[in-house]
Amino acid sequence: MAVIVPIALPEGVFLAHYSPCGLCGLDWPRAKKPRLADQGPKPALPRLRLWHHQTRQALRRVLAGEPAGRLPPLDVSAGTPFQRRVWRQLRRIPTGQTRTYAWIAAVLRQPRAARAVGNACGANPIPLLVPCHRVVPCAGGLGGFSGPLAWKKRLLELENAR
DNA sequence: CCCTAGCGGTGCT
DNA sequence: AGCACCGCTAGGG
Repeated sequence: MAVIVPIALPEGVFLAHYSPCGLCGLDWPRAKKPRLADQGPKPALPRLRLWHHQTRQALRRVLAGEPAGRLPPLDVSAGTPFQRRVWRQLRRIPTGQTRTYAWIAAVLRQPRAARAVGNACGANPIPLLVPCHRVVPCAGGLGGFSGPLAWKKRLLELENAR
């Protein structure tokens, strides 16, 4: 239930999904799982154009290793309460920094839920702009990724992440 | 390095 | 209600 708009960049064609409430999804180029085609209620055209402009600019900046800047409204209504709490914390991780799954869990006052945090990161429908790539295992290494793992590595290198 | 046990959210049945 | 699946972690070889 959204309208799907492509974003063509040198890295490939990303697909942005918009509901009447905002950006609700971002697909990687050549994403394996095609979401449902656009149907259902759509945002009015003027705001869609504004939102999409903001999405494209933010995406370009993140892909350059810079802070995303202004984002369109994000529609995370498809997420569970726990997932939304995790995603909110992801948005607080500055460019160039990382957090561990356990750190996120501790901030949420559920210190034993590190694994569940990993699940929630994997369910993030808006990668790059909701920076799930900045979450890593406390033992070191990259951890997992829902998109291509090479992207996680590349993004962290771009941001000179510690 | 490996293995194992414990963990909590989620989705399926 | 049960159960298997995980982007995890801590502890022990």
